[in-house]
Amino acid sequence: MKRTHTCNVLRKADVGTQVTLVGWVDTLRDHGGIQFVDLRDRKGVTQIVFDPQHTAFKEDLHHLRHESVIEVSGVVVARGEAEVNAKLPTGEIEVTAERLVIHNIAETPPFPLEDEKAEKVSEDLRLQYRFLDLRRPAMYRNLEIRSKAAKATRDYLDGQDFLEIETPCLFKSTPEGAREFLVPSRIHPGKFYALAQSPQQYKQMLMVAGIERYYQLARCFRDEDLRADRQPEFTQIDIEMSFIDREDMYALIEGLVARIWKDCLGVDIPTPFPRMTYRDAMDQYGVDKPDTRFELKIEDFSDCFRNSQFKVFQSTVDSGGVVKAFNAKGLADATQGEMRDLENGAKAMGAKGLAFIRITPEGEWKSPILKFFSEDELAELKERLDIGNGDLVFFAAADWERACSILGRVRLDAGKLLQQRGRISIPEDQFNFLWVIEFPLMLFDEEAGRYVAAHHPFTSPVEEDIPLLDSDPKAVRGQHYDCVLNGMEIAGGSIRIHQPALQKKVFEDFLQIPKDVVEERFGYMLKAFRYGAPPHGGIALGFDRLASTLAGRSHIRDVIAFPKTQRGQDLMNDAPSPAGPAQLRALHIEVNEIED
RNA sequence: GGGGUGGUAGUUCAGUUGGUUAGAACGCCGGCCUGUCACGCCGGAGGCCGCGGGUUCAAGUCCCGUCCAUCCCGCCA
Repeated sequence: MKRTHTCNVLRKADVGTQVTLVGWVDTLRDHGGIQFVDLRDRKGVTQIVFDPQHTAFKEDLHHLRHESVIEVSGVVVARGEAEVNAKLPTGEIEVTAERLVIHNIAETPPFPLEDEKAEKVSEDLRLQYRFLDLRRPAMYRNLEIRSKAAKATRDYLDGQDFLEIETPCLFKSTPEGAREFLVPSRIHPGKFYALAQSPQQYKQMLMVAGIERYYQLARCFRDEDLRADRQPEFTQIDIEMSFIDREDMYALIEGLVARIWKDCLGVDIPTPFPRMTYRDAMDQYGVDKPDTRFELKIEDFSDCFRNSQFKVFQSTVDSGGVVKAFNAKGLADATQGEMRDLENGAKAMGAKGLAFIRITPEGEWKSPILKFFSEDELAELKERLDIGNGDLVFFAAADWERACSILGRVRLDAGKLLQQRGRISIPEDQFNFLWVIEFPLMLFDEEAGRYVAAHHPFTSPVEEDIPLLDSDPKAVRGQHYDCVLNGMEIAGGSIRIHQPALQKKVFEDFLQIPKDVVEERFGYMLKAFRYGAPPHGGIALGFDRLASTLAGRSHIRDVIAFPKTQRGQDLMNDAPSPAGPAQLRALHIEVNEIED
């Protein structure tokens, strides 16, 4: 070993010890005679003193630059009382250098590596020089907490008698669902693998295989547009169990999450988690992943406006829609710009405009639509929304789902504005886990003119709803569950179908996939289910999102060592890149040059 | 595919109603300095104002297009 200690272990008790440290030159303070180097490794920083009596260093040190890699041997000495640096854990000692080896002289980094400055540097530069970006202590901590979370996961699931099993990334193309990355086969001209969107079908086969308890930290691939919390390849904690019902799954995941939070943050998460139906989540919070750290709940006023003089509201209710409202308490001082942003948010969710009533601090109600409301309607609004001076009330009138989504979005945006004003608090270190349950099994897709699986086609219907399958498919609830944390979906899963007849019916009758296509894509699953399939269910947790939450980061790029940009590029190595003619020939692929 | 924000020195930013030679801080280079730890002091270099058009006597600034990054909608069974 080149070193005897890391840079964050030496203390006063070590004074007099002969040590060798290695690391990067964090800072260099040259006083002409005496010189100081803060030597940094992944654990911390130790001050090295180059005393002028060792004149041999003079020339070497002249070449030394920030971020160079050096090895120093010397003796640990106590600092004088005035020289103690209380900001450093190693601040009471320093190492007097007796020997210096320069392993690598660094060029000047293209951006500052001090955490607080680097946080502001444009991300494309940081991604281009990811090897420098990751050198920063803050980035190291992000990767460290991710590693801890992975270990906590394995420890917990191992303790629950699970088997960790790897499944193939090279899978078969299944056009239902997310867009896939295709991988050409060299051996089979014109045929392709697809990178697995998730190990879903494999893990169900493992259940038929009698594994009973499977998990995997699975890499998944989806060729969809990116977001702050979405990368083309990402990691799931993928779990599947046999002979369980939903309650077993809730208990398992609550235990897993509690273990991860305990091991990574030392925080105790209370269990069991509250549960909320999909219907209630949409009605009250306007999303299927509610952030319950603040209230501003949405209320339904359809009945109130059913016979209203305000035609916009009245006709919406008349044609089967709803009128909903919520009170952004204390936001009457929203600026014109903020109101415009709120309205744009609403429009993004399909609103035509955003109706509101502003109540001045003096108690005067102001709104372009106020004149259309009757006394009774105003009274009901005032009472049910607890309207007071300085409040701001928003309305949405549309079909149920859209009206909920519009106000759900406005609620989140208004929440942020109120937080900025210090009128509500949405603490980062408060962890509101909950289960969202009783999702519809199927949704009618207007565009496709058929039903589509709300979750995926393997989700089992709620038993007592099975009779409704033929009469009222929309009303059938799936045995699907989402685990939500502070407005983020962190896990989703379901109890699966394990009877071949029911699975076939879902494919053919509801999803209207042609018989031959079902056979081609899912034939092996239906076959497997005929050979003794146990009842089973599973779940997948978005591991990157978990890690980013644990690390207190708002996007998952910071907990992924080498993430891709929003356009799917790796700026460090320029992937994706063109393939050469020989390579393409071997894969039986011809590339059409696309003009314009 | 659509919308928002941003792109000026190595980095982070400023840049007035369009008007002399485009600035600051940090970093970098040279010099001085024996107790600093955001060391200090003196001096210096460094710019395709993302790119391409256009308007204008004159464009970092206005217009059009485009590229890149990022956030959101669509999409993510």
